Formats: sequence, structure tokens, C-alpha cells
Amino acid sequence: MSPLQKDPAKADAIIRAAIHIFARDGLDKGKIADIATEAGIGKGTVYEYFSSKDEIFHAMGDTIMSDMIDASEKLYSMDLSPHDKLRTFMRMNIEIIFEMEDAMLIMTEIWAQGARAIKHGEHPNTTLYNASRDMKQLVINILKAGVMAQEFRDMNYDGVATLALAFIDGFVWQFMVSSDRAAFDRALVEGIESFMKGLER
Amino acid sequence: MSPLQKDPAKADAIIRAAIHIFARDGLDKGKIADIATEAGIGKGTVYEYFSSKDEIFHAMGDTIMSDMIDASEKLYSMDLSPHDKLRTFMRMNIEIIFEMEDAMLIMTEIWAQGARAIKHGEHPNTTLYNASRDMKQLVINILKAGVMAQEFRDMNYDGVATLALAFIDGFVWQFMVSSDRAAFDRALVEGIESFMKGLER
DNA sequence: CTTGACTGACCGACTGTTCGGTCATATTTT
DNA sequence: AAAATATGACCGAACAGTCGGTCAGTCAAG
Repeated sequence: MSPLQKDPAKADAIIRAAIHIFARDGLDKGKIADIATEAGIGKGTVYEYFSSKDEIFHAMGDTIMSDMIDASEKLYSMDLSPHDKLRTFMRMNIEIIFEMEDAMLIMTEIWAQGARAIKHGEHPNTTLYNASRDMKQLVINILKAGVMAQEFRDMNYDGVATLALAFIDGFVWQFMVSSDRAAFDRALVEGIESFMKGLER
Repeated sequence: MSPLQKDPAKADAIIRAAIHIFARDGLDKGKIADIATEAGIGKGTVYEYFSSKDEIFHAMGDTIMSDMIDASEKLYSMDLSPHDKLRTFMRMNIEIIFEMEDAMLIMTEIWAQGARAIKHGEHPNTTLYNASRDMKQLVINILKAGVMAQEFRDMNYDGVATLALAFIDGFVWQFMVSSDRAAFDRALVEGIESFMKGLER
């Protein structure tokens, strides 16, 4: 018997360290050795928990996405009008992503990796892509409820949902390289209002 | 004397090959040897034209951006109402980026590199960032003209311009991993209309 | 013959992964 | 209770593959 069953908290510490290191140095340049140091363990130990760098990428993607989905679902259960729900959804999502600075950079690369995989005819990282599809469906549901409640104009749901998600991604993307947080907030408010105005009947 | 003073066409061929290889394999995994083969020359020759992989990245960024700016400027000189100009600007930019599949993937990585550089307190790739700033200014100019002409409502120019660019980036981003071109076109039309509606007085 | 563009074998730095050994702790024995 | 034993988590030195960059030599043009 093992005196200490492979500490799950340690696997978590490795993922956390990996997120930090890979966000800092990039997916390729980020070294396993640095992750080990950051996690306060030996390099060999990393391989007791994950069989390869690639497996760390996947675990990392799963962790990040589940963090985001948790946050989104909290919103989904709130009791708001479709109008407010959508507005809140957009703002919250952007803030969540924006706050998870490290995750943002990593997801950019994982997403690009996925796009490349698709070009090669391979499978992309499924967690990330499933999550993206779920998010879109969530927005579509809000939109449908809004049209039903006569709050929104008639629309092509898929198109508008895509616009909403594009807006979220693009906003983060735009500000990923800007450090002016105040300008970010002003632009965000104006951007969301403008978007909502586009949905009026 | 050289019979052919360092053939500029060859430098171009190298860049073109680099764009192809790096888009396929990523900035880190893309090999100089492969670029040389793709360009039909020896590896050593690549170093006659560019002193390092990093210099190739920069040259590549410059080439891609100047291609895009050329396309945008053609639009800028068209004689259209602010309304149509903005609509066309967005659609054209998306189509241009979307058509330059390879460039898209590379820019994603260069942009992420830049974001990381900023985090480190270093300089990002200036070409890319200057171009991005120029694009925003171009949109702001169109918006101002539209407000002046009473075609658009009053607005926070910076916010709406950011929204427009976010829209462009995000749309491309969303569809980078989708192969359904027909859905893309439908969503694009709806998305642009919805955006334009948000600017009505 | 001179020049310089071109080449690819080669070098060395780098890093993901392996593996033999160590050690803290649990369990058993005395 | 304390000594002996067993376990497997942990470690980091060593290994092997990769790839950016160099350079000694080839070749073609003038």
C-alpha cells in the first residue's frame, strides 16, 4: 500500500504552474523544468502525474474551460429578462476572460493549434470546441426567449449569436495588448450598448 | 560583382514559403529547412537573405500587413457614403483576412507573442501594432464623417471603433475553426446588419 | 581567374522524456 | 515500542532527438 495516495492537489498545482509558465513563455517555449520548479517539485515528478507535455496541454484546456463554464452557468440560472441576461452574459464573459489573463493567452494558442489541426484533417482539442458550441447554444436560447417575449426583433439566431461571441472574443483580443483599463471599460460599455441597440425591434 | 545583385524575388519567395510553412506547422515548429525546400533553395541560402528566424518573422509580419493595408486603402479612396463605406470596410476586411488563411494563423501567433512581450515589459512587433492603430483611426474617421452627415447617432467613437474591429477579429476567429462557408456568409450578413442597426440615429 | 551566390554536412545548444536510486511513511514483526 | 521491512512518491542526472545557425567548399557568370 502506498502511504500517500498520489496527491490530487499536486496534480492541480502542476496545472496551475503550467498555466502560469505557458502563458508567460508560450506553449512551445514553456519548459517542463520551469513548471516543476514553479510547482515546487522535481521534473521527474511531473511525469508521475502526466505522461507528456501534450497531456498537460489537454488537462490545462479542461481546467480553464470548466472554470469558465462554471461562471457562465451561474449566470444562466439568474432570474433576468432576456435583455438583461444577454447584456450581463456579454459583460461577464469578457470580464471573466479578461481577468484570467493567463488563460487568455493559452487559449489563443490552443485555438490556433486547433485551427491548424483542422487544416491537417485532424481532430482539434475537443473540450475547447465543445465548450464553444455550448456557449453559442446558450446565447441562441437567450435570443429566442427574447424574441418570444417581444423584447428583440426577429433575427437569424445563428448569425446574431455568432456576432455576440465574435464580439466577446474580439474585444478581449483587441485589449489583450492594451494596458489602458479605463479605455477598455468605456469601450466595453459603448460596445455592448451598440450591440443591444442592434437587437431592438 | 554579382551578376544578379541578391535577387529580391528570392527574398520574396522565401517569405512566401515561410508564410506557408509557419501557417501549417506553427511559428515554433516550423523549420527553416522546410522553408528552404519549399522555396526550392538550400538552407544556407536562407541565411544569405535573412539573418535569423526572428528576422523572418518580422519580414513576414510586414508583408502580411502591407498586403492588408493595400486592400484597405483601395477601399478608403472609394466614393461611398459613410454608411456604405463602413459596411464595405467590415465585409471586405473579413473577406480579405478570411481569404488569407495562412496569414490569419500566423497573425494569431504573432499577436499572442506581442501580448506576451507586453506582459514582459518588452516591445511588441511594431508593424502589427501600428497597423492595428491605423485601422482603428480609419474606422473612427468613417464614424465621424457619418455623424457629421447625420447618418449615425452620436457615439463614443473609440468604443464603437473598438467594437467594429473586435467584430472583424472575432468573426474571423470564430470561423477559423469552422468549415461551413455558407453558414459563415449568412452569419456575416446578419452580423453586419445588426452592427449597422446599432449605429442608427 | 575572380567573384560571390549557393549549398548541405556539421555543430552545439536545448529540452522532452526516462530510469535507477533515495527516502518518508505505513505496516509487520519481535 | 522499537526494529525491520515494504511501498511507491519523488528526484534529477543522463539520454536522445531536434533544429537554428555556420562554414568550407562548389559552381556559374563575366
